[in-house]
Amino acid sequence: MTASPAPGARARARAEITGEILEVARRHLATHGAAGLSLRAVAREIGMVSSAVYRYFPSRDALLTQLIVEAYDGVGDAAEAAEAATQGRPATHRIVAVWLAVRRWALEHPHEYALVYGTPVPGYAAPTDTIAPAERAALVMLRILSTGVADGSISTDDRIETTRSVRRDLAALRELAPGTPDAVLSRGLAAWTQLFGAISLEMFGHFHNVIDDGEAFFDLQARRVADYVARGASPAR
Amino acid sequence: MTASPAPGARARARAEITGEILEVARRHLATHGAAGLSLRAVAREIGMVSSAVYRYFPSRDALLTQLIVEAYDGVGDAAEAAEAATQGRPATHRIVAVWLAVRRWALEHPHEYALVYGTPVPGYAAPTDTIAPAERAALVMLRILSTGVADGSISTDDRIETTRSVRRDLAALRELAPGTPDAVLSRGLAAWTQLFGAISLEMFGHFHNVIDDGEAFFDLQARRVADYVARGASPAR
DNA sequence: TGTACATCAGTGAACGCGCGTTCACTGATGTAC
DNA sequence: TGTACATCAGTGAACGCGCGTTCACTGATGTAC
Repeated sequence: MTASPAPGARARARAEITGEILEVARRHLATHGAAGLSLRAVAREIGMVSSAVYRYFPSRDALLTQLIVEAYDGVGDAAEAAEAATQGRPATHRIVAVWLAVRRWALEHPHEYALVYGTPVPGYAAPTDTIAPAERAALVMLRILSTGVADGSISTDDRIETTRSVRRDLAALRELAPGTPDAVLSRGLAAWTQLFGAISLEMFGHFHNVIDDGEAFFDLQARRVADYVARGASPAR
Repeated sequence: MTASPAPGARARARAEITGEILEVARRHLATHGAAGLSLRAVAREIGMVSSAVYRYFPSRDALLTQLIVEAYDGVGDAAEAAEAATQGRPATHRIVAVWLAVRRWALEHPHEYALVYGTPVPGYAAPTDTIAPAERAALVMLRILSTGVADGSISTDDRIETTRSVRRDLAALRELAPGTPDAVLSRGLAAWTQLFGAISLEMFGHFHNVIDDGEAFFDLQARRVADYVARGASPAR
């Protein structure tokens, strides 16, 4: 007595196979990089004929887009988890937590990291679907700045001198981080750029024979940058 | 009266064609990215049959290696020129100069930047020939730290707490930057990682709709990071 | 409950493309005597 | 100065490979009456 398939059995089968394709694609990405991701190879591994994949994804780029969205969601999840776990703590602590979380995610998903923060895939134009996921991690940083200013764990003594254009850019960012002065946004962005610089240099091999203990070095840098964000540079002598 | 070719005419012809291959390869790199660099396409454009290129480069990877070395030399040249032009000036000034020089080089050579500081080319293993060129720009930074400490334009008040392993890594770096204490090396590395983070985020499109005036923003960040390297973070309240 | 039709997943062949590398060869240029 | 030989650049065909995408098709699964 084989149970007659519930309404939507086809839909469920479809979701399952879509998932399988993505899983294999993710693994191929991790093995051969983005440029080496091939619909045919994925189909072969699943035991489908290559044209069958087109029932699930309209093109190779669409599959790639899905992987990119997943990668951004991965960093976003990691950063948001660190944010949630440190609710109420001082900003320095939270910044360190986010740094470590993002780095850990990157180490665990090197090719997904490279996919989104490395060299753009040649010939691939990111559709708008990737925008929202791409912003998640950065929003975490902005929220931490905002609450840090509010609870006094970030100093607002500092002032910056810059052009009107940059002040306008920072003002737009302030929409997402209410109450955060330009100088704090500037320091936050410094920390943000340093984070991705540190991860990229490490992951792309530029610390070979320079930094042996990447873990401890990153830890040090995280604490130092968090201090800097919270307190600013020493005043000129 | 066609002049009989001087001894070495063959060698000169060889050098010339080698140069032509590299030139076309460089342009292809700039158009199609590293993954899209093809011996056949280069040969086609020069008007040679593809197998002829093998008289000049033993493999595609060898050609790629040459381009990588050239890219590193490009950044190295830019950094060293900034270093030379600011001899005797305070460290803050010099750090800003190096930052701007490296960024300018990156903007002018986006694909060469991506080639060496972006996602590693899949399947390519860097031979030892690339090590020395790769180090040139970093050595500039270390020398600036060292002379900055010597001439007093970098504060050495700061101390850092870290593991023995990191102290060992920093001690090894100090061989190249005599007299530079751990805290200064740590700040210098922070600036270094931030530099590549800032360039990569900008060049790989992560500042779209966030930073409109990349030039002015980078300028601001360069000045701020230089201050930080010279003076350290404010002491805890 | 049973039948007729529509939907849809998956097949297999094909199109047209590009790639790196090898190999036996031709013919011009250099070198040694 | 002239000749014989070695060196070397470049040719053209071939090997074996992989790719994305299209298309007419089969056959199973769902839906409407």
